[in-house]
Amino acid sequence: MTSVAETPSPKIPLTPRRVFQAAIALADGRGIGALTMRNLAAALDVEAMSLYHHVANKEAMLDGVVDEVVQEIERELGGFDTDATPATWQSTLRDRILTARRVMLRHRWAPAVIETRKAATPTTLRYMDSLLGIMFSGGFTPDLGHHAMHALGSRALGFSHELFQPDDSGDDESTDLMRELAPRLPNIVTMMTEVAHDDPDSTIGWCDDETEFEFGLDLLLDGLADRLTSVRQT
Amino acid sequence: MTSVAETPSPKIPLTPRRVFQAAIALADGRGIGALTMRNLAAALDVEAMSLYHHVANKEAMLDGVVDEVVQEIERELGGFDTDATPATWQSTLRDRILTARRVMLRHRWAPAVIETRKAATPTTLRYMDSLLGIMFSGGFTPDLGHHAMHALGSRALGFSHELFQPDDSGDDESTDLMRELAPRLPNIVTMMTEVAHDDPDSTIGWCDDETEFEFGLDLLLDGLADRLTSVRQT
DNA sequence: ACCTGAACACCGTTCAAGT
DNA sequence: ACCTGAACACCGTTCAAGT
Repeated sequence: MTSVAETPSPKIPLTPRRVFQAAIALADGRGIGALTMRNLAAALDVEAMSLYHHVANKEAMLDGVVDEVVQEIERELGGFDTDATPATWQSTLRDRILTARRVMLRHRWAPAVIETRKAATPTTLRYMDSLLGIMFSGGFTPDLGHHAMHALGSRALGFSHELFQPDDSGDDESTDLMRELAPRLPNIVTMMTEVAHDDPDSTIGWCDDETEFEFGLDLLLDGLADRLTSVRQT
Repeated sequence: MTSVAETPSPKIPLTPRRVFQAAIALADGRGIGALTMRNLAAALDVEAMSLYHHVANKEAMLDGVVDEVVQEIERELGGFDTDATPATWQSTLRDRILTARRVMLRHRWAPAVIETRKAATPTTLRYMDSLLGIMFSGGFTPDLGHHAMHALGSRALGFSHELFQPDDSGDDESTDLMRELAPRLPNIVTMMTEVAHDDPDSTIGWCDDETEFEFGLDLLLDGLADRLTSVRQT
């Protein structure tokens, strides 16, 4: 009975990090809706109430989960240090944000969770500090860097909230509703027909997320480069 | 007993719109957390289950609430029609979005609710159609209009998600945490000290939301104007 | 057609008790 | 110190019954 062949899980002591990582695995696998304290405990082979010895409550658990995801960005980048120069700040910033986006695409529930957080987590703050550092090495004033962080908003972490949700269901009533509304939406209809025509692979309601994200990001980065020139000439 | 002096509410029949408007009043007054089906029913002097005769479920109720808020934008604008021209598209778009923002400031819970919606509501679609119309009258191609709508994202409705939440509590542990993290956040510290210095009214963590929103909006609109010129020259 | 009461299947969380 | 079982105060929602 003292055999080595037991399930190893009950032996490993619970820690906050193990809780966060199990939560990420649970959300990845079964969706954010399945991330309840009870399900999370079950995934860790433990009773729900045991979790409260390691995290204060569900909100604190979600904060930890977000921090863990941003740590994944940090690992992907090989750390937050850079050697950006006045010549390379824009591409460095761009690459960094697109890397963050790649991590978010692995955890598609993460943006929604981040949007519900009240304060930035420690690693998120260090990530933001690194973005500011890149801007400063590009010659940004503190004031312009401040504006830039606000202007980027959640895009700095690799996502942005779309009003236009690409209705990938495509089926049933949503299409019916759209057809009913279409007569009052002449410009959207024009846009969709033209965009669909330009890109034969596209379906109604379908958009290339990557292209759109990069378009918006470059709009902001080019704009910041322009403001930077104005500041320098003053 | 057939006196006229009774509470009038029970006489008025319940309708979807009355439900939505009561929900908005509830969220305005007691916060979005208090917007439960039970509380909403109580506010309408009715049992919780009566609501289900007028809205399919809570999600449908929230969709209705969002649509009602966007209708408030429409009223504020005196309708969605415009007479924008190639010369005025940018300022027309800007004014329209800042009007939307003013409505959002009256219902500060609304952005968070909108972020949880799966599809745009009918009035939101008509609002977006009107923005596209302004762009087209400014000479946008359907393709550029499409990119522009994605690039604006939720900013089109007057809000954007900030990573930097201005920690207006100012008190207790959050300040302690910040002080502990500060040594690893040299650029944020530099930024905050400088920005605080420039603006004597500012406190650590405080930002002028209006200024920041307009900065980001103008960055995008100027960028779009630039792309528009490129498209024309092709 | 519209409203109701009781009940169901969940939540997050507290508490007193175990080891 | 860490984990547990039972319970509490909520949720959204179903159902059968009322008028």
